[in-house]
Amino acid sequence: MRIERELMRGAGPVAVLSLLGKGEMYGYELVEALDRRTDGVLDMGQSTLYPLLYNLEAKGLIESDRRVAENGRERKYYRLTSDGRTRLAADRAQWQAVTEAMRSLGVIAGRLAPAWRLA
Amino acid sequence: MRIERELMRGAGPVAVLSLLGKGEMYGYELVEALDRRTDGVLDMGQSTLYPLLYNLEAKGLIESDRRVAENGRERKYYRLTSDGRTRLAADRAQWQAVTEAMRSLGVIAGRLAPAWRLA
DNA sequence: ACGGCATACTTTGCAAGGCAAAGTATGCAA
DNA sequence: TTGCATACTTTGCCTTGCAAAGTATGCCGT
Repeated sequence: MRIERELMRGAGPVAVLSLLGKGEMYGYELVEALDRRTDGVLDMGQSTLYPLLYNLEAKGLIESDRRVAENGRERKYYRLTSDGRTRLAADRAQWQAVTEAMRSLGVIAGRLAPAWRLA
Repeated sequence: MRIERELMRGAGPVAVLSLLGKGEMYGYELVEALDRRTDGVLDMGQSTLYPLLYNLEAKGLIESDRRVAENGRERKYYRLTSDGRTRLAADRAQWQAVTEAMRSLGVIAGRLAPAWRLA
């Protein structure tokens, strides 16, 4: 199930930052990883992902490095900056909070996470 | 913790539909209820909520009814339409999906919801 | 050699919607 | 009558998703 536009706005950036938090990746790779690892939920096209990357880079949250990969092709590898890690942590807290909010409104299922899980 | 703009886009409409799913409410009441019931996470101002309501009504998901309340003031009460209930169910599924996606990316904490909880 | 396909990145233009700010109207209490 | 809480409305800016179209290149089959 692919999510709609407005939900992608909140989910896209943090999803990208989260993947980059585990190591550098290039754009095309991110498009596929997001789709595959979320069962198609975050299936954003190239025209959504690339501008998103340019935006994150302009904000100084990620940085890039163009180089030729093992397969002979040029790729632009992205990785988190220090600000990016800070932002990722903040975004995670936001998502934790909004998830709790959605649960308390009955939008999503599941019991409330105990307070000790949220430290 | 108040969530940021882009996250509100995905959370606002479904939160309102969800509250209205339990009975009619008026705008001012919704502003306070959203803030209070989510610990300030969905603290949207009037200038966010009212246009949101007009939008949902224009789409036929809610309908309104202006009348004088017990306190002597005029209020505009909103309730879900049939289309609104359908949409609420769809939005819940979207949120369930995006929550799973965020969990699988490690953005939010908690164990995966067992399949039998998602029926 | 060359056509087709997958890989990889870029740009344009439109549509949607959050929200600060400012405004309108009214009931009630000091 | 002044002030505050209640209740709703509107304007304008800004950000961003994304369809569509385009560019460039390596590899494989014939």
